Amino acid sequence: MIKLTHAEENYLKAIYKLSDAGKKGVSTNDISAEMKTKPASVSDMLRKLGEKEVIEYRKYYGVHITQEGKILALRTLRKQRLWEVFLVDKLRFSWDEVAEVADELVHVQSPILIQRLDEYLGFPKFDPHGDPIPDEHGDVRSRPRLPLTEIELNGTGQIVAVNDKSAAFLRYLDKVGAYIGARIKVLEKVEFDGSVEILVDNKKTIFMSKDVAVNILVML
Amino acid sequence: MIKLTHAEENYLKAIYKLSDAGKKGVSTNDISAEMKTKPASVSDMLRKLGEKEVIEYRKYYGVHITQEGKILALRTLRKQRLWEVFLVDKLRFSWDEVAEVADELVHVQSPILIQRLDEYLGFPKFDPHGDPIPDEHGDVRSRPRLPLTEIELNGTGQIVAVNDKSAAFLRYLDKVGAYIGARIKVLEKVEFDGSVEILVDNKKTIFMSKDVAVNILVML
DNA sequence: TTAACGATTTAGTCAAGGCTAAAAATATAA
DNA sequence: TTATATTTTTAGCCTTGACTAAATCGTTAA
Ligand SMILES: [Mn+2]
Ligand SMILES: [Mn+2]
Ligand SMILES: [Mn+2]
Ligand SMILES: [Mn+2]
Repeated sequence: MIKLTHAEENYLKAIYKLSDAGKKGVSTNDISAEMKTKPASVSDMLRKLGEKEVIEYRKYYGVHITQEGKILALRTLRKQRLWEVFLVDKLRFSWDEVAEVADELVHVQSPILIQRLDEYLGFPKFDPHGDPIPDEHGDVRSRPRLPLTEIELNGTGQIVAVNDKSAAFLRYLDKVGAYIGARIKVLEKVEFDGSVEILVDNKKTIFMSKDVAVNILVML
Repeated sequence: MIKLTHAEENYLKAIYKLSDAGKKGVSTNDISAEMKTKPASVSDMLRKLGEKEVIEYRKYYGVHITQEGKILALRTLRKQRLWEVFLVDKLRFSWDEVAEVADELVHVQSPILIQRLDEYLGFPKFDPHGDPIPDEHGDVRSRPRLPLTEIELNGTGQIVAVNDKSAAFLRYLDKVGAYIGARIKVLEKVEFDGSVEILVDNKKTIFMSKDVAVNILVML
C-alpha cells in the first residue's frame, strides 16, 4: 500500500483537480500556482510522486495522474469534503470559512473516523460547494452541470455548485443571494460583456458580471 | 504570541502531564519514555522549548513548565479532550480508541473550530477518561479524587476517572464492567497484595488487583 | 574521596519540504 | 533557422525533528 506524506497528499490532490481534460499533462507552473509553492519545489515533489508511481512524470512535459494516484486523490477529496459538510452542517461554519480548516483535518489518518463521520452526517453526496463526495470505493456520482453563462435566454435551472471557492467570491454570492439549490431563470444576457441577469426562486433578480457567472454551475 | 510546531506542542503536553507535584523538574528520560523518542531527541527539543520560554531548562537538571507554557499546554489538553468527547459521543468510538485519532486532531489550528466544537458538544466538563476539560480561559474545574486503593473498607464513592489510558487497560475495565460514573462500595481489601473487591451499582461485584485499582480514581 | 554507573548532552547524520540562484530545455519570434 | 523568452530542472542551502555514537555531567557506592 502506498503511503503519502501530508505534502504529497496535498500535491496529489492539486494535480488531480488540475487534470480535467487529461490530454496534455498538468504543468509545473500550474501546480506551483495552485499550491502556492515555488516551481523548484514542485519539480522536487514531482520526482517523489513519480517514484511512488501515483503520477507519470516526464521531465519538462506535464504530469499525468495514474490510476493508483486517482484512487488516492479521490480518497483525499472524500475526506476533505466530508469535513466541509461537518463544519457547515454541524458547527455552523459558512461555506467561505471551511477550506482552511478542512485542509488540515484532511490529513488525520483514520479510515474508521471517515466512515463514522460519513455515517454521522447521513452519507451526504455533495459538499457545501456542490462538489460530489466520493463514496468509500472512490465512486463519484457526478451531476451534469453548466456554467451559468451557457444557459440560454429564458432558460431555467438550479444552482448546484461553484467553480471558484475563494472566500471573496463565496461571500459575494452570499451578499447577492445566490446559493446552492437556488432555482434560477436567465432574464437577460448582455452580448457586449457577457454579463447576465437572473431571477432567483421567482422572487429576486440578480445582475452579475461574466466573471461571476462562469463560476456558477447550473443543472438544468 | 508564542507559536509551537506540532512536535513542540506534543512535548509540552507531555511535560505538563509529567509535572504533577512540581518541586523537582521533569527528567529527560521520563519525557523520552512518554514521547517514545530517544533522550537525545528530547534534549534537543528542551533547548528549543527553553528558548521559546515555555519551559525553564537547566541542563542536566529537570525542566519546569513556565506560566506561559502552562497556558499553552492547557489549550492543547482542551482541544484533545474535546475531540475525545466528540469521537465517543458523536462517532461512537470507544474510550480505548480515541487517543490516537485525538492526538492528530489536536494539531488542527483554529480557535473558532474549538469554540464551536465545545458549544456543539454542550460544553462538556470532562472527557471520556474523566479528565477535566479546561475552558477557553484555561480554567480547570477539578474534582477531588482518590485512587480506589485509598478508599477505606466499606467506603463508597463514584468512579470519575482513570489514570492509565492504555487501550489494554480500558478494554479490561469494559470487560469487568467498571466505567466512569459507576457507584461503588469497597467490600474487601486484601492486605497481602493490595487487591480489592468492590460492589458496582449495588449489583455486581468485581475483584481487582492493586495494579488495576490504583489506576481507578474515585470521588467520595 | 574517588571510581564507576547512569543520565544527559553533544556531534554528526538523515529525510521531508521548503527556498534562491543558476543552468538547461522547450517554446516562440525574427 | 537562429535568437530570445519562458518554463522547468538542478544545485546548494535552510529548518524541523528524528536517529546513533561519543562525550560529559551528576550521583552513588566502595
Ligand atoms: Mn468544497
Ligand atoms: Mn461504491
Ligand atoms: Mn482523555
Ligand atoms: Mn474561565
